[in-house]
Amino acid sequence: MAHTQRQRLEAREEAILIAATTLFGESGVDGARMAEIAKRAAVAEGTIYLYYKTKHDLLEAVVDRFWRELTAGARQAITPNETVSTQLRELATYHLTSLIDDFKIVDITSRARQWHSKPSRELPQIREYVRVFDDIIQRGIHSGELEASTPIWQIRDVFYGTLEHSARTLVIRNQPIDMGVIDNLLGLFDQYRVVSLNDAGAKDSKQAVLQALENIEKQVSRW
Amino acid sequence: MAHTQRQRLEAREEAILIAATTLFGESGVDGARMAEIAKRAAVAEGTIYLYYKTKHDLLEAVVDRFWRELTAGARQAITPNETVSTQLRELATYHLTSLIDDFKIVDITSRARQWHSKPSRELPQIREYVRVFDDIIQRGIHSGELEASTPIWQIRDVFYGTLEHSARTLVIRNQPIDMGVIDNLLGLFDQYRVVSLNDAGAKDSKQAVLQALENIEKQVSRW
DNA sequence: CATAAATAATGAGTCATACTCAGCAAAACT
DNA sequence: AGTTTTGCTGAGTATGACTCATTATTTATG
Repeated sequence: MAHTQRQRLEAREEAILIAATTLFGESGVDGARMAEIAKRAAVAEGTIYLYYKTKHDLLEAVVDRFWRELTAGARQAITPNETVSTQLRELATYHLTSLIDDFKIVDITSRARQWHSKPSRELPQIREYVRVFDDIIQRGIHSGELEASTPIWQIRDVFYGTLEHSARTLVIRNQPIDMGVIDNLLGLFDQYRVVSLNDAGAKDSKQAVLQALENIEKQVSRW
Repeated sequence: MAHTQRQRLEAREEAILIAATTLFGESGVDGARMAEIAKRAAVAEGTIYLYYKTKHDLLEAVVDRFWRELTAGARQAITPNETVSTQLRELATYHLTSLIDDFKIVDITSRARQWHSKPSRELPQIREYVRVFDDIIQRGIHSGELEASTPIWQIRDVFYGTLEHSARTLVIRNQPIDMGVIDNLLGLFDQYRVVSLNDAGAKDSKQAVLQALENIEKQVSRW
């Protein structure tokens, strides 16, 4: 049957991919031997090359798969009709947790970007992953919750850059996940929130103004 | 003379290091052949191994040297008695510029952290580099310009994480340095500034309060 | 169902390259 | 000048990614 056969091929490809993922994680890219991957996937060494042209190709597939799954997980982690602020917190938490859990693979991602001399390429699957963030921000801008003057890519770089760096810091120091990182980051993001004083400013009762002042002070000095 | 001889040895070691730096940059770590490095350094292939035990060792030395020089440059780039805000801007500008200029080496840095299965280590020279930032922040906290409630490492991760990510974005897209990145980042850092309403709050003239309100609004909505 | 054609899998062999080491050269002592 | 010590060399070795002729399995055909 054509159908069964095709499934068998896909199962094999999957087995190779999983074996490679595990071994890359255990031994690093250079430490992982193709022979060992083949052994763990229960295929001959030559068989790998029927599915992946080179070791680097295999690495790319591993990384691609990882980010694809991460994207699915991120979408899942976000509550649909929540506020931008809440969604960002959900995404940040998910992202930081995942980076720490699978740090080995994250670390290996940079290897997939490098192919000898060729400059770093943007991996397609990471581009897709990043879109999860962009969608939240876009929605926030559209609904008027966020201001639109800062280019999205800059905001995104703050978000992902900080989380990646923090994940590395935590892993290197063998520390557990620290939610302070996320509080801090989201606190910074408050600056992108549209804060208008129109509501409070319209009232001319001194009391109201002072109240507004107090609220703002809290917000400003929260960090 | 012992002295001359020692200089000769150091010159050789330096030649190897420079040749390696160039070639790693040109061809990537995997693309660079030890034979070619030897040729460019005008030594025999075996000679390299008298100075560096393995290719990975050589890579580490290259990376270490790069960050050492970056540290020196960063210290240079900072005006001694300026405000924290100005110094941070100087450092951010220097950092972003350097990352973009020498992106190839920066990219290779992650390779030096990975030694087969062993988890990412903190490279000593990067730790030193990071201290440049810490010193500025410490001074700011000490002088009362900055609040001290957020752990420094978190602030640092925002700073370096964002700049590294932005550098990658710019390089991958072939865009020139964009100072907007730095404006944005430093704007976020305003949240770490100590903002007290005591001055304005003490006066009970409605006018003064409104003035304070206005100032704050400007600050909050600047971004 | 037998046979042929097409497709997939195998693993011993090839080849590129990081690394070694026996021998040689230069420098430093005496 | 001779002896020892230190540094350099590049042909040779070992390793591991990759190939390909052969074998096995699946599909197509009468």
